[in-house]
Amino acid sequence: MSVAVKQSPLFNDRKSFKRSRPSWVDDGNEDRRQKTPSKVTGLSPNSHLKSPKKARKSLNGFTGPSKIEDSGRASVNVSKPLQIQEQRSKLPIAKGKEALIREFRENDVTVLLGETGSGKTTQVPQYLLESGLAGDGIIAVTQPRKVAATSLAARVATEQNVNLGSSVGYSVRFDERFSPETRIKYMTDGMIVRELMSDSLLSKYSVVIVDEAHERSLRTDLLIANLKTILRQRNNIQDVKGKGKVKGNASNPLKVIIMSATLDAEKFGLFFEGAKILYVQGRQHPVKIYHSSQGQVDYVDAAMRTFFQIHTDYPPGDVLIFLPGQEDIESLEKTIQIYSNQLPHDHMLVLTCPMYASQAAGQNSKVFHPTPPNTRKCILATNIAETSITIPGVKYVIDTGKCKEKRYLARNTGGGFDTLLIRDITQSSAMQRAGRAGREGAGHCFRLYTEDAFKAMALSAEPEIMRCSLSSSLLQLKCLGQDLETLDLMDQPADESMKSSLIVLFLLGALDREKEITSVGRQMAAFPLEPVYSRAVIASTEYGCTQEVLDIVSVLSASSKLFVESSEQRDAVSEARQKFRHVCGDHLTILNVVKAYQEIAQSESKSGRKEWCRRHFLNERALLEANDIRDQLRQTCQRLGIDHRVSCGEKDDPVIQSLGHGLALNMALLQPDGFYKQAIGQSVVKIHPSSTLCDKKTPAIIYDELVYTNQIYARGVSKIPKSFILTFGTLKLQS
DNA sequence: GAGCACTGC
Repeated sequence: MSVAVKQSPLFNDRKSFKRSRPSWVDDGNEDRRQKTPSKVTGLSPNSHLKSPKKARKSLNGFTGPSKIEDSGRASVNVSKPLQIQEQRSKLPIAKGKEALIREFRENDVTVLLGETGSGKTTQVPQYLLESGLAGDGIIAVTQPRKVAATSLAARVATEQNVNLGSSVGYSVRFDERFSPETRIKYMTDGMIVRELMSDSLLSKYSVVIVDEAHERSLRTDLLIANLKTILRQRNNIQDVKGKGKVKGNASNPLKVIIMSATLDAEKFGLFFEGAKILYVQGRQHPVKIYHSSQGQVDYVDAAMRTFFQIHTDYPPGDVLIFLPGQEDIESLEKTIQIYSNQLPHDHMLVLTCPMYASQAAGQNSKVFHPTPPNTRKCILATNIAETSITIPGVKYVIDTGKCKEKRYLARNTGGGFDTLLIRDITQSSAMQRAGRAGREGAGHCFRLYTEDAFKAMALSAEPEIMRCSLSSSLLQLKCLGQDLETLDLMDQPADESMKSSLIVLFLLGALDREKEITSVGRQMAAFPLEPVYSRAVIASTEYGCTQEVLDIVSVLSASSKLFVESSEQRDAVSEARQKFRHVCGDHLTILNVVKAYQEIAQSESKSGRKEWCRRHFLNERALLEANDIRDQLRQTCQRLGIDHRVSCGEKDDPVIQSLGHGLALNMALLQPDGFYKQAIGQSVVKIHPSSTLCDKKTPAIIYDELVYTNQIYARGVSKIPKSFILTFGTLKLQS
């Protein structure tokens, strides 16, 4: 979207600005919760939640999950254990400690609703440990994100006055600190789902606490489904006619605590039939919420006008604007800069800070520096500022009510690709955004949508399991002898989506005609990779290029992008890229980068490597992460008896052939009009402009993924011989 | 000519 810069600057005429700015309705929705813990009732009496209304009332305003802050107060001086214990006892949850322990003792499953700052994530595991409720087992606390798991563990170790890794530890990918004496273990949900594959009853855990359950990540959902089954088995629960559930004696019972911060906690309660629902109040400063009196057609323009309204009419304090993506952020940053330069000279200055994930690391850190005197910081952020990063000093939030969402369109519905489109946020997301204004003191949140629009929003986001490709999870489940169709999930994915993943796994050779897992499938599941890439690794053993394929797939599965983008130095970037460019396309270009980096790493110091990356516009974080992934993949190879050192030297064909086995469904042929048509499937696609093969008119290609934004783009593209498509054409006939 | 956010023994 482009924002037309208005010819007549708004600020030459204050009146016209006033007229043009959105008008606000004060909904009287100021959050009146106390911020002092003294008045907080830690736990509501007789705390069975009778209706969702009650929760809604208490939760009115903003709350939300917040990982690191929940643990909280990391900035507080933690050097003296006595002070720590005092802080612990002052947390809102502390008042309800005894009641909580009683409830945990009496119930197998508890759903604990807690607001930001209640301290539930750090305190509940300690209560369980200190009260002896965990027996001899380990208390697992799962988190959707790695940073949350590690920083929470560090905080709790400090509170327990023990070394991290002793009685309190953590386990996330590539990083773990725990020992045989570890009793409280913070871990990512992906990690515990992986553990299911070797211990399907999770028998070493006596309590599993699922934190941030409302986020409904794919792995959280799979974990919750498995926990329900495990509970029946370990707690010896049986259905007896007329009596309902009857508990027998159990030698190693399990307790499950679901922690959530949303409005729809009842769903968890219903899923775990008869689970007790408890509510803990949080600690958050009041945030006054304003809704616009009418809908805003152009949210970027409305955000701009609202920012200047705050800037001219409200006391100092930084402004955080939530926008859906980089494009809007860049355009709004430009207009704000243009207009702020036209402000009267005695007016406060404006410092704009764009923030989004793909931005170079140094650029993002600008927002954490203290705001200079006589300046108002204006942070323009994507959803990254909603959960992942907390920015200090924010007093005003402008919420456009929009975000981008990735959604998988099943292959058999004419899709087989992801869409990345702008859509309305949810109520819980809106509250989370508003809450960002009240972290350090009272704040204001300006919503660029009406109160009716807010009420019309979905309560919370659709679970990820409904929106993403399921092939990876289905393969994992098949290893456990389970199936998506029979697993008791909170929300069942669409039939098309499950069928689509079955087809993909069948065509990759991971499942047979009876939908049973094959030996290749088992090998694939052992790799922490997307099925398409684990298939390529296995194929590489036939073509003698395992080393090269591992180099490539580790970069492809790293979370950060390899190539740094910089719109200002476009020419320098493309010149630096040229050095690594390979005629076959993006996969071998990546291999060139990896090889070059390895060579540099031999001779250069740490700072030398860093400088080399900077000079070539490469993201070293991606390369370092890829190194970790490659080490892990090599270990997996060793376990499976695959020699990871086998190399094809300078030859290109074996690498492309191996990748082709994994990307067999991702092939396309050039059409006369310059577009590509899928070899298997109906979609007409275009090569993404970031690809080295863009505009190269390559007759036949394989690609890593398709993403629909303005049109369907193929990303991560390599040239293949046309004959290759014929080989896989026969595959198509078989199906 | 274009890039929401996470994550994996």
